[in-house]
Amino acid sequence: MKIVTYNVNGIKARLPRLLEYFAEQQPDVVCLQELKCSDETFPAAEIDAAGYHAVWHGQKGFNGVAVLARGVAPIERARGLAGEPEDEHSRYLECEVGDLVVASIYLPNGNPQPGPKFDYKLRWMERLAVRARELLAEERPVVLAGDYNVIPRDDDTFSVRAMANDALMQPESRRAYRRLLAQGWTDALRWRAPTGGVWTFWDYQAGGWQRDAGFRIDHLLLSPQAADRLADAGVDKEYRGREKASDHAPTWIRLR
DNA sequence: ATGGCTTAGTTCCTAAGA
Repeated sequence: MKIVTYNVNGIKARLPRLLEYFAEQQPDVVCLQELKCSDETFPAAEIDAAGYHAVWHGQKGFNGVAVLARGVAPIERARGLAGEPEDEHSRYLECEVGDLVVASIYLPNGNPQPGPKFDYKLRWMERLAVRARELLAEERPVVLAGDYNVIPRDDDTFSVRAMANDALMQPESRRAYRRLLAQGWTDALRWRAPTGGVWTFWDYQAGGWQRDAGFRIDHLLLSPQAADRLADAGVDKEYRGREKASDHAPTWIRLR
């Protein structure tokens, strides 16, 4: 089965591209980020007509995550992370899909850093780590898929120098990501390609796509029980080059 | 040192993204 994470950067603007992707790739499970729509305006009817059932956690203007499945309805387990009741950002949605637990994650960007947005990012990563540990304790196949807004290593960016002061690759961001992995999660793309540049994002600005100036920030983290079933992983890079593309490309795994 | 693009809402500018 193919499980995809895709930051669509506005589901309304991206809907034709998304439906095209469904028709061509027929993914089984899809985690979306940056819906940028309210719960009321999520295009459920169009997605349903394409054969997908969805659970979504929207927010007007920005953020927003969803879990979609082909021919089966995801069952919601949690929306939002514990630990900060005043946090109203729609960034976490956890569902049951068949025998899998799947979470769609939109981790805060954290720029500019230092500052309150960066502090929020680090707190959010701590809260995610708490939830991730609980999930591991269930000892079942779990996939934490999303836009983590973390460049984990120097070979995950086209230019260390260009990104040196960015929140995405500060030592604190990387340390929090490493701590998460150290709980026992497998970074599926790194498992498939242990070294070298694999990008999932290319900036709209300064000809990022044309120059192949990208970085790897969309990740699928697998519990040991899911990693046992990992068959392949990759990026559907071609979709970044199409008309009206998102600045992220669909990033995927195949599980046996 | 800054902006470059793109999306969406407060819409003919601003905020946010990364």
